[in-house]
Amino acid sequence: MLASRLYSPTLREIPAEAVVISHKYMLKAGMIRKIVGGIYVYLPLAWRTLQKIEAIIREEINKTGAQEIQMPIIHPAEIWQQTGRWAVYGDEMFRLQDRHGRQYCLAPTHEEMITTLVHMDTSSYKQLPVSLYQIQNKYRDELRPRFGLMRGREFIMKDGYTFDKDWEGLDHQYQLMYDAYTRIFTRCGLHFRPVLADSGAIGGSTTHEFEALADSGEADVAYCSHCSFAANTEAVVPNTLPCSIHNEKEKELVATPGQHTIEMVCEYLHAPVAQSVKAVVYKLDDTVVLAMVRGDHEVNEVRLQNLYGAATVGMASDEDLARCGLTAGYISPIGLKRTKDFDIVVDASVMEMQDACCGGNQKDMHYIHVNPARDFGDVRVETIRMITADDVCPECGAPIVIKKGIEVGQVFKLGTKYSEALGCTYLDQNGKSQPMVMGCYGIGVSRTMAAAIEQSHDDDGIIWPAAIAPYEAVIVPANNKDEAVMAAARSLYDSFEEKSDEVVLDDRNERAGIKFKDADLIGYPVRVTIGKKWQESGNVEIRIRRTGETIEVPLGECKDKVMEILADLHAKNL
RNA sequence: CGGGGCAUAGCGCAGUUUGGUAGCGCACUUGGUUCGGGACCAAGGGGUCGCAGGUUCAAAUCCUGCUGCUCCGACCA
Repeated sequence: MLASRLYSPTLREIPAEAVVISHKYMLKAGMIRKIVGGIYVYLPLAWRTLQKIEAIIREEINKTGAQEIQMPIIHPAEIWQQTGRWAVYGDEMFRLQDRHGRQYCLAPTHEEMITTLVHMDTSSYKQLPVSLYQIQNKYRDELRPRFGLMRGREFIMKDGYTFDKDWEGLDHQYQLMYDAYTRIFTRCGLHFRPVLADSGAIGGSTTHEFEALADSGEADVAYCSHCSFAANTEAVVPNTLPCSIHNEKEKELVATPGQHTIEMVCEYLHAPVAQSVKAVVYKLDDTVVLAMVRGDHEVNEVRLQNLYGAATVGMASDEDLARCGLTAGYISPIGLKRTKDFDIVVDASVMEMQDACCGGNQKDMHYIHVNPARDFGDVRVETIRMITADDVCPECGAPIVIKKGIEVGQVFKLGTKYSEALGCTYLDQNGKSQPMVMGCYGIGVSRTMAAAIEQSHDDDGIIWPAAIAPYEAVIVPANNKDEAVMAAARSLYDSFEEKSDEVVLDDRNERAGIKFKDADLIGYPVRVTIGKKWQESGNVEIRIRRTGETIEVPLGECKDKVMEILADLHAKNL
């Protein structure tokens, strides 16, 4: 490719709207342009990278036995109504009508469509498993599109679905996909962790998210400093917080006038926050739920929602509190009774505590010397808190580290939720009708590109992993007016034959400085400069973008050296 | 949905307080000099000042109402 023909309008100044680095550099390097909020054009450089990511995905997913298809983006409302998600998806779904007034949506995901499809042509256990996937645009009318490609309203996704006759089959497919995803993100040069996640309101059981670790991520990832354990902080893990305190005193009601926040109470009682129990009152559909966690912990609302199978989660109103006899600021389970529309759920770590303080269930009073296991009475005990940096690894006991992650993929055991709703059944060996057991597997392709930039850049621009760089090398003649330099650059460019589609010749009639700046910004892994050094010594300069290392070689050896460097970068997934 | 901010040339911005011929830098075009880390000189092209009303002799500027964008938060396979 000749740089003079490359449609990548680079900018000197970054549009003010961009805040994260991937967005800034993709705009500046002429990779993307915004049309409206959350909707972008992919220009040639971005499109090449996306196609490289897709090629890696296809190669690895095909190895699992899955086959690629292409489903419609416009879906009829009926199939979404059958699963109830026409209503559940709400404003996040782009909806439209045809000229007859029939309702459609732009697909945010394809469970309904694929299940309808497989139902058409699959009826026997002999045909299972079925594993299909596609790569296409998805549409979600996000409340707040932001961060460029990281959260758009139109984005590229690879979505795959498996159908098995039983859970054992699903477990096998799931593992195949998990392994394939691990290979895909490794090959894309990402630093990532597969993390245990909460299955969310969608139903199903096991799920892992693939999180690219980056400060600009929106998810909190907790992972072990020693072993491979990693989880979304919303995931449910066994309680590992030990209690070193032993208390034999009976609980005692003490006056705490005006002390209605955890911090105030602990200060007043000279107790550490971790020795207090915090009450948070939620309204889950029609049930008021009193959630108790340690004073320094946070309630995991996703977990709470799943525990109660609730469609909505909100804080309880003042009326709700009054009706259930709760005094805001002084709440504890002591003396309260669970009813059909009022429940008490206590985090497992709270039940381990001894000599704690908690609300007195009357204004200006708190209990001290409380042993929840002894004093709380009839309560539901569950893990309902977020994982914290104080936790230790549930598998090896080493300290937990919490970092931000960008969710680039997710694998999910769906079960029979969609197959049952849409009648996607098969006949088993006994001629009995059974719902198929489904799994779904997604990769945010455009987000993966953005994540790669978030993880790999410097002040000058993008540092692409070689496997997904738009082009792998650029040849820069330092002076276009010098015919000998230009001829040498052209002959080097022509020598790349089998790699010719991966090399750019910067033949633009620009000064060397501009070419260097653009090369760093666009992030070609390797740059070759032919200029005065070559004229003086016959050597050209090879520079490796990632390390800044420069090597001088005779022009005749340059191509082989570049190929060697690229092969090395590819081999190391750099 | 709550709370801020913004809307003037492709990009970045000034001008709005105090109404009076629409500006600057970059980018773009032409000519010349320069040529290994975003050069310089000269001459150019490009804007119904987000939209719709209103006030006024006169509105980018004042008033009203919209719309869009954006940031923080809430939300989120």
